[in-house]
Amino acid sequence: MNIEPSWDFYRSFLTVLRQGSLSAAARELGLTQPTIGRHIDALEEAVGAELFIRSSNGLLPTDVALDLQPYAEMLATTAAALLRTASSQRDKVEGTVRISASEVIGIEVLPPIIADLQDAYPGLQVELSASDALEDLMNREVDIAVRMAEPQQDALLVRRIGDIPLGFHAHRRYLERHGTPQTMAELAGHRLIGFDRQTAYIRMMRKLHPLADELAYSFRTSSHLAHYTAIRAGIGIGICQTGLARPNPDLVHIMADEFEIPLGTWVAMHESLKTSPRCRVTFDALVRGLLNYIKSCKETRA
Amino acid sequence: MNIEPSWDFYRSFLTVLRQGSLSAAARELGLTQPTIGRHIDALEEAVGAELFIRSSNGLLPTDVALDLQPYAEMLATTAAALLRTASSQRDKVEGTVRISASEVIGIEVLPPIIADLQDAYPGLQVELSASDALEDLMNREVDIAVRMAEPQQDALLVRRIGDIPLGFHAHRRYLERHGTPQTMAELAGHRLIGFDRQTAYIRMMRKLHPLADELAYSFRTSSHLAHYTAIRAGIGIGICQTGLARPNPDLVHIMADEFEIPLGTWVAMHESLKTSPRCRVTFDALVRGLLNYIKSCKETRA
DNA sequence: CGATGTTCATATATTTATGTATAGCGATGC
DNA sequence: GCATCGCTATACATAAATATATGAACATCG
Repeated sequence: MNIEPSWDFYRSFLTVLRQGSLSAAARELGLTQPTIGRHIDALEEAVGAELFIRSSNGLLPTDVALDLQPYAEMLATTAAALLRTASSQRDKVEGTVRISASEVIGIEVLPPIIADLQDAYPGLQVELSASDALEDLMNREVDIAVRMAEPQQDALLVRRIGDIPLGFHAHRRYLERHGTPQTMAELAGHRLIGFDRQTAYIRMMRKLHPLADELAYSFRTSSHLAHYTAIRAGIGIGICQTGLARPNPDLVHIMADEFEIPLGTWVAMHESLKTSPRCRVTFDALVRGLLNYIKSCKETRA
Repeated sequence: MNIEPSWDFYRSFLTVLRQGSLSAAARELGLTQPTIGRHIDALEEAVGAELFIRSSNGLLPTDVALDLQPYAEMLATTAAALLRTASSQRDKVEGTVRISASEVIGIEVLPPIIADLQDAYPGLQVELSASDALEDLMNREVDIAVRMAEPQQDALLVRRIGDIPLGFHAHRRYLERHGTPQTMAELAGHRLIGFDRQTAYIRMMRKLHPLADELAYSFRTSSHLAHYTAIRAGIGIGICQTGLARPNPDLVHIMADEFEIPLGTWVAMHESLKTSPRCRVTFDALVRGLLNYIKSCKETRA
């Protein structure tokens, strides 16, 4: 550890970790395989530890390398955040905004909101991370997050949107064959779609409706999105956001009056970004769009 | 923003920000002024914004550059953390550990503890950040922190040490001239040493002893350390850790029975570091050393 | 079992980045 | 008011990092 290694070595290191080979990393970075190889050699030399076991079909990371991966990942996200901030004009709505949202929200709800936003601001680029793994606002992995739980940290600008209503739904085709249950008890004989993991959301459901606990599920998935598409495919009865089902005439909201789960929704961003026009504008558009969405959930179908 | 700039540019950028000139940054990094200048040029080109206003006596950062500084700082701390982790042997107690503690603890209490630790492990390097600004354990600005408030975040390995007792102290010389107060009320006529900023610690003191609020202070400082040295210099009566005063025969603990503030103390480190022998060993040594210190605080003087 | 497509390692050529030397500018001090 | 000292900017020579080309090892597939 004589002299600090080039920070570019860390980038090469991370890329090799992710790609699994020097060649693939080289393609990714627009460099060549010997170059990446030399970077890894130099880094190993600098830290005095072996980082990869070379083989003729790739590089296998050592334990040391795996220990270092989180740091390298953070370097990458920070560098990306820096670049994002830098290359956006200060007083114009331009540049890239990274948004994080759950799969369902990100895929089914946000696109039209983002489309409107980009109509208004053609220079605005949006990166959407639609995943249920929550990304860190403090470290700026994302600029803005739509969350289903209230963000606790200070230094965040948080806006509560309200509750997205969830309810039992099924495809018209399914109901024509199996009948439409009118009470929770009648659900017992039906093909039910369930979740295969315990999430906060499921625990809440059990709390609200203890009966749900005893139901037998014939299809389970950990993905809320797959859950929704399973309903749409007529597999059985499941729970989804009423606002998703409403525009689709084939989807029927079951026991609309007896059963509803409210899904609290927040939009959050780092306070320091509120002076950034592109973030400010996107934040506001998300708030407005999601408020409209919740409003539309509660309208009775035309 | 065609191609991602070299990460080394960020390092040069940060160093210029910190040093205020290309030449100074070059000296810092072991490069030359034209090289750093080219890095800045290239970075400005890449992000499409002016980062510095050049003048013949240095570089003045633009607002854009100042916005980017926190990101660059984080890159630097992360790179340092990576290197620290990498260059320590996995199964040996070697390499560098970064510790954060308050000024008083870091300067007056920890050194003997660290001395013992390094006697036991000669290969262990310690970096001590003795500052009342709290550094982030999550982002590994430091590996281990001694805190006066309970760390809240998950993913931290936290050990409560107990309460460090604080009390009124004065130099024997002062008391010989001005007399020794026996009650809180008698403090009124004395030269008192106070704090010039509101801290959680002071608010707590007020809560415990409302009288303290009405006292007139003749010397104020925001630094706890300066507060302590002011007592030692005989400026007047002030509050400090009883354990600091006890070994010094010239310092007298006043109203030992009437007045005591307990200062809760915790040692914390990131959970992922508990597999690192050097961190583990240092953590344990700090816990042990601080427990001894608290014990010594409570012993009556020989 | 040989052909093909991977991979990494090595030697050589080329490009790129860096260092050196110097000039110009502005502030400070005698 | 001139000398000095710091800084940046530029031109040029050099050193360093890179790409290219190739060979050897291993897996996959017909």
